[in-house]
Amino acid sequence: MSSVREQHKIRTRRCILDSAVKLFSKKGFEQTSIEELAREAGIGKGTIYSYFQTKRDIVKAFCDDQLEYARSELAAKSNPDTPLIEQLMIIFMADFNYVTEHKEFGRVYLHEKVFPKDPLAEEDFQVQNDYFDMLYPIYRRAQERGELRSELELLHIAGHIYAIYLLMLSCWYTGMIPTEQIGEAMETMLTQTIDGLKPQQIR
Amino acid sequence: MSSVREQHKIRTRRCILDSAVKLFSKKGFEQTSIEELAREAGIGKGTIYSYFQTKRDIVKAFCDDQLEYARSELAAKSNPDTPLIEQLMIIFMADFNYVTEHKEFGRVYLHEKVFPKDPLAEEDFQVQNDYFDMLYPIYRRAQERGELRSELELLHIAGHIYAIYLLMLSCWYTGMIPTEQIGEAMETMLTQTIDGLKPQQIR
DNA sequence: TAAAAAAGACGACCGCGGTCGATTTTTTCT
DNA sequence: AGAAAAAATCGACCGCGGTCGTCTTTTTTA
Repeated sequence: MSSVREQHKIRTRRCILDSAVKLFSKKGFEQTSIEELAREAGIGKGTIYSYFQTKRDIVKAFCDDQLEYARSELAAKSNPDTPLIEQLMIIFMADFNYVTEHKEFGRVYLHEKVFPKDPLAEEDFQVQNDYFDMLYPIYRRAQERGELRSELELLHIAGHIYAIYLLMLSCWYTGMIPTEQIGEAMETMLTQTIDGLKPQQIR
Repeated sequence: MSSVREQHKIRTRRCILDSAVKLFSKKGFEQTSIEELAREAGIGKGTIYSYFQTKRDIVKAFCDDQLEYARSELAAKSNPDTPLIEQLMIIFMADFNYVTEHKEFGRVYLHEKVFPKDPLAEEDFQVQNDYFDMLYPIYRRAQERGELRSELELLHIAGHIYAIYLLMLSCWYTGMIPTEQIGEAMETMLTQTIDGLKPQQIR
């Protein structure tokens, strides 16, 4: 078993990602050159391209990792029996806080994932599916509790709520809503959304 | 009055945009170099940069123009008293058809407008505001007809529906929903949305 | 209408993302 | 252990987006 090599590769990969986080956060994605990144990581420029296919892929790898980690964290601490709005606020605000702390990463990632140049590959869908897999049980439980109409398809519920989340991100990136007000706006919009998806009743 | 100069500048600008439409559509945005574009337009490379600040700005200028045109077209032919879902489908499917015909333009434009690198400038907001100004009366009428709850703020209604439209665009760009099915999906999601925003009643 | 001033057009040049073949390092084979 | 094979590293190189000083064209001035 080629352990020396494997270990070394893993260390180098981590080192590239760490350097990327440092530099992209400090100077911005476009303003950081690959050569600079290579220098920071203490390797040659070409080497980076044997770990990542493009500059954007560095961001993608980092975000996919983080997203997976965040998912597991949330799955652990979430309580599926609290009101839906509370659960969603915890999940989406966690995501959002992550984005505000890594604005450049989030932006490049969103470009790549939301409006990609080419249709997403199988592997990219997997990340998205995993995300939805986490949310589906939450929505199903909410249906069972009568918080959401049970005749609605989970896919449509998930899509609808995801759309609102995307909108909030966009409002933040465009500067339409400042950071401090995002929580409030998110709650308003999510409440309005859930309200529209719940079973009808006399008010 | 410097008419010769002015006329010439207008002609050149048009020529650049026409060449851009031709080449970006044929070969893609990234795959078309500025030099190539300059050659097609019959001018020097540097000249392009006295008309547009960046390559992306060429796309932005084209799309802003088109959007304004599309808006005026729709305003003329839309009937504010037909059911809301019908009006929205006409508006959003017109937009969507435009995007499918100019995929590259739409993609770059969306990157720029939805998740921009820097907060949008005053001028960019204007385009967005104009768009909303077109929609507000439609929603207000729908409220008056009792199709939407009258206690909801127009901004929230507009945002909510816009979010769904963005989602549909994303689903198309990611390849999650093929072109032929977008109409159906859009109608499903918009119906679900409007349904949630209408006054409560016994079913 | 000729000279001065202003505006525009231009392409050599710069730094960057990404490629590729040469070189070094590690593993496998005998 | 030594040779052959495989894998990883590297930086010179390429084409591109974007800049800038120079040259050309148009407008203004007298």
